[in-house]
Amino acid sequence: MKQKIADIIRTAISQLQSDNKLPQDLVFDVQIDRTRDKTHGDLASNIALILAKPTGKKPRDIAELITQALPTTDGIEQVVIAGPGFINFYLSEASKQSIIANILEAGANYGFNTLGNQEKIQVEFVSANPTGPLHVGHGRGAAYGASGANLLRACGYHVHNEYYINDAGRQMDILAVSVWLRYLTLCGEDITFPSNGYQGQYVQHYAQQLLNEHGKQLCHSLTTVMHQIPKDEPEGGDKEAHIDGLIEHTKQLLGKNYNLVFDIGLNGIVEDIRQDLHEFGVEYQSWFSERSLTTPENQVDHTINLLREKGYIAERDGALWFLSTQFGDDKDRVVKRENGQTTYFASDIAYHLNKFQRGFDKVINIWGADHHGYVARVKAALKALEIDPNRLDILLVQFAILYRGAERVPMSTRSGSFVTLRELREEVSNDAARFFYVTRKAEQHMDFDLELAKSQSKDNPVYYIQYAHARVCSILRKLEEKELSWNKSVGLSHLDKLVEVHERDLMTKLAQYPDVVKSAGINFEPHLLAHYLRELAGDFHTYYNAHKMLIDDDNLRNARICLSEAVKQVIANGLTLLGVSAPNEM
RNA sequence: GCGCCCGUAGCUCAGCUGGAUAGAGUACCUGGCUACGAACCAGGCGGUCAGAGGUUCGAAUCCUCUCGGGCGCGCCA
Repeated sequence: MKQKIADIIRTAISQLQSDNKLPQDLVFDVQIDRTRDKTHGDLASNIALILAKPTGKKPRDIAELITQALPTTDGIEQVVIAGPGFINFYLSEASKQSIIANILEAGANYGFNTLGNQEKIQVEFVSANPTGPLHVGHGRGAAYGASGANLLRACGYHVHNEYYINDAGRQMDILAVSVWLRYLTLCGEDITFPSNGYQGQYVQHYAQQLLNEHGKQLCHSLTTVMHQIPKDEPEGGDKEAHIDGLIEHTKQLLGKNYNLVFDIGLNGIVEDIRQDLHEFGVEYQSWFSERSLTTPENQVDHTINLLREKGYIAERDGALWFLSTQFGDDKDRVVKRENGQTTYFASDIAYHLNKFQRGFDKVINIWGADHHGYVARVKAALKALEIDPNRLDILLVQFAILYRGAERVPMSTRSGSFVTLRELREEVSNDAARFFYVTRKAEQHMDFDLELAKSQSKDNPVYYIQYAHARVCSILRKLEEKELSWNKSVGLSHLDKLVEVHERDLMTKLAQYPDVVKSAGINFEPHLLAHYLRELAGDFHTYYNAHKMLIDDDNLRNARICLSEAVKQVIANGLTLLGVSAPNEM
């Protein structure tokens, strides 16, 4: 309908131009908005206000001209000029009522569009380091990314979800050493755990698994292990030097068996994360290993060479630098250290190159806000590689600051003191967690009070929405009990009976759904959908309390149930996109 | 010091890319179940959109500055 109105306005304007009532050389964009206030009609255009300046005419006069020139159009009942020069359109009842048939016809596909034209988009999200279980902070990225990806699919994009596993680098070695040291304790050695090691309970679990699978064959004595290792911080030493010493020594002592230890931690944690996200309704098309960038073929070195050939690599202080300042970054970045090892950033360049080589038209990265300083250098790398940086969107999700009551809860994987996503899900349910995470836009900092989340889980708006859905289902159940029936076609042919204000409001709201999906999808803003569903459910509850459905008048009853079914369908469609269930009863 | 994000009702947050009188939830107050589900509904209270300038027909929204909060600024990942 919006499109239709925009078209007739354009027609009217060009008519006026050929009649010399408006200048020929107008550049304008016809924009049709839903009105906030229904006394302003259903749809409105500000075109007259926009044309006021270029034409030198008064907005209301232009509105008058346009209105006169508008062809009569099916579905539009009235056109009124209002306020400073808005043109308000009032839709006919039949036009509004037709939405119900559309919804029941389209069913689960209602609200989808083909805007994306099956363009290939990769969405990479969560990608937490596999050094421990996911915590509630990761949950936000998971819910946001998954819902946003669903919305893009609903907008006709071909979407590929990916998790980037940072399974290379020092952090992983620290994890391996942590597991091994716990294992040594199980072997009976009196180990003082490094202050910089991973102290979480889960590490003990993998240590036990190591013992179960390999017995004590990987044991070494305390004195052997600690031989010539720099002192830890509590003993007056340096914790970084201490842990690095331990890593090197562990690799020496274990030789090939180091990989056994490494893999037991890595695989265990990745599997745990995968399971956790799966239970949270978050699915990936691929899990991309950072290590796969170096074996069997070293794509990281290859990428550095590529940049070198283009002249964007310089050697300074024994290290190799990518000259990212040539592409707008603050400073140049090291890609290969003095010790010959490539940096995480080097892997990341190779990874992003790899993404585009896989044929994605666009790539969306969802990062925690603490990585914002990283955006410029990745985009710089793309420019250097002659990939349009606009094909990469980096969306930053602000942190969830955790509180338990008034007290702030620290979140550190290293110290092992954090609330896991799994704990949260178990306490407040998947539905409540999924919904809560996406009720705020990503840039908004989020205060997450665990006490409140638990105590108020019943007050989570998600139940309010689900309740509306369950209520409609209940109507159909009651219908059978009363030995009445719902005849869809009878209902659809008597939609003109739906004349109550609440019914019209509901139809107006239902008609907005496709726009919400479009806007939420294209802008990657699932919160828009969450808020819309809250409003729709509210309108339905209001209607339900004001009018009865199970009445004797066959035509009206069938029409009302059609309307209710349409509400149910839209709620189900919306909740599905948000990864939330739509229960028939609760 | 430099950079990114945020600041809207007591609290938690929306505000449709610049539109008409700034909205929800929650908290608090008042009403509504022998009714198709009260996990609901109706009504009330609650605002200097952090502050000050600017842009224009029109600003919570865009620009500048100030204040306040969060987060970054490694040859870590």
